[in-house]
Amino acid sequence: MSNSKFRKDRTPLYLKVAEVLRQRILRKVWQAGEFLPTVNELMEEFQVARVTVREAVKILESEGLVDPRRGRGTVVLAHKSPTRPLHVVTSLSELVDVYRGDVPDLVSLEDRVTELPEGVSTGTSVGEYHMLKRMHSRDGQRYCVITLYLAKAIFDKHEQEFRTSLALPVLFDDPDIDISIARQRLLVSKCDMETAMHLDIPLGEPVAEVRRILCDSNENILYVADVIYRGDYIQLDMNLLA
Amino acid sequence: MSNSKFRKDRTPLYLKVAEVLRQRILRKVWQAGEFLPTVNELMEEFQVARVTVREAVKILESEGLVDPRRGRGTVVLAHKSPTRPLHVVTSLSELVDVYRGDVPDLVSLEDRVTELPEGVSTGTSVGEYHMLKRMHSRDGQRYCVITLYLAKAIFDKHEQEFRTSLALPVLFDDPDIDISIARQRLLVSKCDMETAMHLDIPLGEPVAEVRRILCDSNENILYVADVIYRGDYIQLDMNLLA
DNA sequence: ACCCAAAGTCCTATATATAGGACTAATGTG
DNA sequence: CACATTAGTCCTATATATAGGACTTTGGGT
Repeated sequence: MSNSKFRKDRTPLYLKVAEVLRQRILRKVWQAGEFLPTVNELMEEFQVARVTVREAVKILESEGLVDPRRGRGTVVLAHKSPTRPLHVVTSLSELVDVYRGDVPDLVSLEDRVTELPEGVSTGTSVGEYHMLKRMHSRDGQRYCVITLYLAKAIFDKHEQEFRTSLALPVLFDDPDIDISIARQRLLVSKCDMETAMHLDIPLGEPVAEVRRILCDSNENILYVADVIYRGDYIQLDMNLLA
Repeated sequence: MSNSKFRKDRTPLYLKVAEVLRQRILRKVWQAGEFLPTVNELMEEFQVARVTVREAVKILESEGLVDPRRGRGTVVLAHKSPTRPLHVVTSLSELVDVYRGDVPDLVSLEDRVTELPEGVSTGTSVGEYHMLKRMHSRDGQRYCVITLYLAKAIFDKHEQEFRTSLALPVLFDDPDIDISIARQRLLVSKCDMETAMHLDIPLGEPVAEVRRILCDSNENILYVADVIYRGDYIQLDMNLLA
């Protein structure tokens, strides 16, 4: 393996060695109880100094992934397999069902009247929207930051519910609300500074940016949601023959 | 803005300042021709030293995003808006159409007979598969690494075509091939070392890992594709009412 | 007990990251 | 031209990253 690229950017080498080893551990290249290659072998593989390898191993140790044992080697510890508990679904009724079964903790970040954000490419603005920005978590794990824009008339009608629970089931259960257009877009990107702080993840970490737009039969925009999910918390399963 | 989190991990500060500023520029917080905050203002905002800010600006300059002018300030340059030219679609016929219209450059990385990889959770293995691993690029831009597993009998039937063009149209056009199950999963993750080198992107960069599985009516697995796309090259649009 | 393997420690050394501060050079504007 | 603003340069200083090498300590196995 040529390591010329490995050395090219300015991220410290020990952070990169740690990342490579972490991915291998999480992908089960080594089972719990097995030993990492020795420090000398890793020095050879990555073409780095002993201190660089040891610094990387120290990071993995602090994450509970390995236990270095003098005279023996560095043993891989059992760790929780990464699960991606949240399924991003691809139909509105499924989405509402998922949301019904989801009772995350909500922390309000912002709550005010505003206009739609730029770049909403489907439908027609009704002018004023109520914006709710919140962070969701489950079992103490923060997993997304969501910014909702609800047409003001709709928000006013169910104000209390929108404030205390997830928006989509509320919307879906209102018989006066007719949804004719429902689109969703997913982008893969790097976490921005503000969201990183809310989610307690590093700047630049992989996230999924999801935008959802719901319109009525006159193409009036009723609801826009901009959600930033931790990339490692979600998966997206699709039936290509549906 | 509290910067306690900003300082917390061991990535060099100037790399992080550069990332924050880069995102702002790409998200059009400043238009081309506008000025970044002064060095003093950035020092204040991020609570870092002058040299740290200047190092960050130097990186952005090397990327052609800014032009620092002594006595004036640092002007934001026009830059190509990020486009995400590749749409990951959610139906098989669309997928085949996209692939028909796509004539990327293919670089063969691996080409051999093997078994299916672990973790294929749909369908039944037919035993032997021909594995083709390739890198795709367009206009000199590498955008994905794909690992195909084709049932050996099918591969042998269209060996030449599979070697020189995209697999799905070939598969779809064979009247003897009956596809009854077609599933796709998308995960957001960090780029691994090997793929990073193929795609010429940094280790840990956001990527989309896509697995596609096609089975016949007996649930025999005909085709598995593991694709790793650069996160910034793709988007996924869904009609939630389809 | 002895031997071997492997992590841990220590040493010297250079390069890079970060800081605070002062001074210089370049660019507009009035 | 004078003045104000802003990036660029230089200085001193500390902290961190990286390197190569040698020696010590620890844990198993025989």
